[in-house]
Amino acid sequence: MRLGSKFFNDHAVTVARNLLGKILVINGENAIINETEAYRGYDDPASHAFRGPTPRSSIMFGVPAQSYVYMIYGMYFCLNIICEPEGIAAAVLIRGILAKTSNVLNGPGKLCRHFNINMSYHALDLNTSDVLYVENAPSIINYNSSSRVGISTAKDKLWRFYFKPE
DNA sequence: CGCAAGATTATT
DNA sequence: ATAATCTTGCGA
Repeated sequence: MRLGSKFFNDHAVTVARNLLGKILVINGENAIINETEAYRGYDDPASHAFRGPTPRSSIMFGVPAQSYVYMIYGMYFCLNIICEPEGIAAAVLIRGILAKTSNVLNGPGKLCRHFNINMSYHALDLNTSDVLYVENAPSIINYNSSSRVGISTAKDKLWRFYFKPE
């Protein structure tokens, strides 16, 4: 079963946790999501949407279950999924996956390089897109949380979630 | 309009 | 620890 607006119309932190173990499908290739981070709006200084809607961040205020792709450091793309109702800025960054065909892809830049994700994957509707969506799967109970990666503020927020290595 | 900083990664 | 590399968004 495909996960759509109902699944993503929830608190970003909740969605980030729930996404662990779910199946990310890109161009027919399946991968298990094993690392995510939540980003929100005015209460989250590390978020692109912290200072309100801008040309880049406005999609975070849009309807849930859309993809949000952006380029970072001039060389890497990051894949996010919009959460929470329209008007509330929130998204989940897909940081790591277990690709069945290849190996482990830990890190949003590596992930996007593997799937050849570019700006044409931006603002897709996961309810209806054929190239990018998420399939339901059993939720992961054994996870850890920690501070997010690559940010300089809001390090007190433990909004990064990943499989507990055991 | 110019400039510093950035949700990263590979290399030294 | 730092370069690679370019878009974004703030300040002027």
